[in-house]
Amino acid sequence: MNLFADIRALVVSTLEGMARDGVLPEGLDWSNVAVEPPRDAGHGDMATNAAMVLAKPAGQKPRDIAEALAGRLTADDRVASAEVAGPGFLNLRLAPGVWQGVVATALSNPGYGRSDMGQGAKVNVEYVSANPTGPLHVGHTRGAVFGDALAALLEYSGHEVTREYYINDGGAQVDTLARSAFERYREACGEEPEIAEGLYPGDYLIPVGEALKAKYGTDLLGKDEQYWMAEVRDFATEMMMDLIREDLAALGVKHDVFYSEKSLYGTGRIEEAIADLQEKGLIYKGVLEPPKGKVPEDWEPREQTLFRSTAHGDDVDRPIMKSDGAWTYFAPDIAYHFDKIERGFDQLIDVFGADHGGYVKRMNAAVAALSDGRVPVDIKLTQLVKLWKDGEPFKMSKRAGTFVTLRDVVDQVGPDVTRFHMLTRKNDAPLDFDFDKVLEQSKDNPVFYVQYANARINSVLRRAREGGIDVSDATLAAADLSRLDHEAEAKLMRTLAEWPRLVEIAARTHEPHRVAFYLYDLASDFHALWNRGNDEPALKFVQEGDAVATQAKIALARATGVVISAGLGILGVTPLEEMR
RNA sequence: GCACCCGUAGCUCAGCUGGAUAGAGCGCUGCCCUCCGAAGGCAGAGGCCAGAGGUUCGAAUCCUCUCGGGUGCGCCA
Repeated sequence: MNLFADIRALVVSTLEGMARDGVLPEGLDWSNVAVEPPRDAGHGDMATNAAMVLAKPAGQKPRDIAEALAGRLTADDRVASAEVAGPGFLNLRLAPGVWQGVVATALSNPGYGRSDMGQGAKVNVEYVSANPTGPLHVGHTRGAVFGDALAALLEYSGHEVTREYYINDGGAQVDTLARSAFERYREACGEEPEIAEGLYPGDYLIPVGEALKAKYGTDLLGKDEQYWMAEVRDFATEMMMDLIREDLAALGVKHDVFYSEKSLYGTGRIEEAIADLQEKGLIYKGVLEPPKGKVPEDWEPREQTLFRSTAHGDDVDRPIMKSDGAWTYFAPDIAYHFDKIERGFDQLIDVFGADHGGYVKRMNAAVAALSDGRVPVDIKLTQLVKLWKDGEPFKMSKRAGTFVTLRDVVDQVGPDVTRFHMLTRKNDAPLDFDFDKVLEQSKDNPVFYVQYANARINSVLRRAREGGIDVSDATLAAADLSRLDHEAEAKLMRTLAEWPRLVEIAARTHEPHRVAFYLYDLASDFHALWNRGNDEPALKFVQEGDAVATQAKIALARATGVVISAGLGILGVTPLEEMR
């Protein structure tokens, strides 16, 4: 149920009636007709642009159309008044019962806000996909939270979602991992490790070395790299993935599929994908121009196998094979996306760090080419997270040992605070993460403010219950909601009415942060009403000696709680019942 | 040099498939606070939406250019 969609349907059917009666020409296109909340509440409850949008195609003056539409709309019970304003806006005021009905709906329908917009479309959301060479850091945390919330949001709006992690276990970095782990193995065997330049120095590999010793004893000592490389690499990669999965679990993130890059090699999958592009005439051998303005020191012309990504909007064609005949990283990426397409997804979403911005066009091109433009891919980039501690920027450095991992963050502030805060910025805007501020209990901390509203709601429910009042959802939904007749209460009900619409906008734009911002607004409206109760006793939620009024007001509070819980659920945040 | 992202109040940022007088928090100013949870409340000041053109009945939003900031740019993933 979406009140705005309902009223829009009413407007459109009224317009159709006007066309039937010859007031408007036949065959007009209603698709641009919108019904929205006005920016200024003084303009009424909802506004429609119908008259302005239709004026030109209908060959009539906007105000004339608006007048005629207004007259017909007020015939509907839900519309209390309709007045023409400005250049041809039609401002609608809805009957109080309409808003009160929102409260009843939220209480009687556990899925209030859910949408079938997606119509069961299969969407693959790939996120995190960090190299399996070490623990996740803060940057990954943002991508993890964003991807997870986006996936939940899409599910909530009627999509069938697969959460996926691409394991980069096929490139040179896992060889480096193996060599680094081998040094830790030697260390575990009592030898002096040599962490050469370019190897991973982190302590997190010490347990890997010990585990290798437990498995192989001293058998690998002094052996040539070629002897142990494959086994140590697989062993270390597996341990790193276990570590990563634990980190993600601590944050409450769980993927459905972990897809191995390595599994694409030697199985013909890459060749298959490339063959598909070959058939489409998009693979050729050629020499790329050097990048202008900033020529690499060791640049020399080389013939390479190239993907004609320029045919699908890229700036230059991209190499898929190195000069030594091995695939570039891009080739398995192509094969991986080919695989997703073959698995029948209607839509692909990739969540990358902003430093991968340069790959957006080529991935778009690859997916467009492989799917013949049928499968849209949306690549979302998450910007950097800037850490603050004790009022100062916190510089991360692997060497200085001040490298902040996902685990550090979650252990210090908890998964709920971490998740909510990571969504208080648009994905493509940089984010400040201040270890002290995110735990601050004040109005300027959205995490706290939203949770506090929920705690207050539960507090008031508890009080009513202690007063012997039945506050079950069924009873509240059937309460005499006409008692919610104050403007301050109407404000909160209007915000509640926007929830289903907001879910659809957020899902359509792939922007889960909108949910976080909405929850903050909703919490603000609730707190404002609560505070007014201090000045005007008639606005208190618990009305001593008046069970009927109390039930109506508690119904409003509870409906707010239902939406807060649903919203937090999408963000993966647990609502707090109490915060004393 | 090219590409992508960004530029909105003193600061940090929202802003709905283009909609009316551009919003929030912090900071600032003034008033209030023995009251369901004051870990505050109300009100006010503060804007050439970086700049210039264009499309449109209508532009912070779409297009072009300029300026400023970030990121990336063959044989790394």
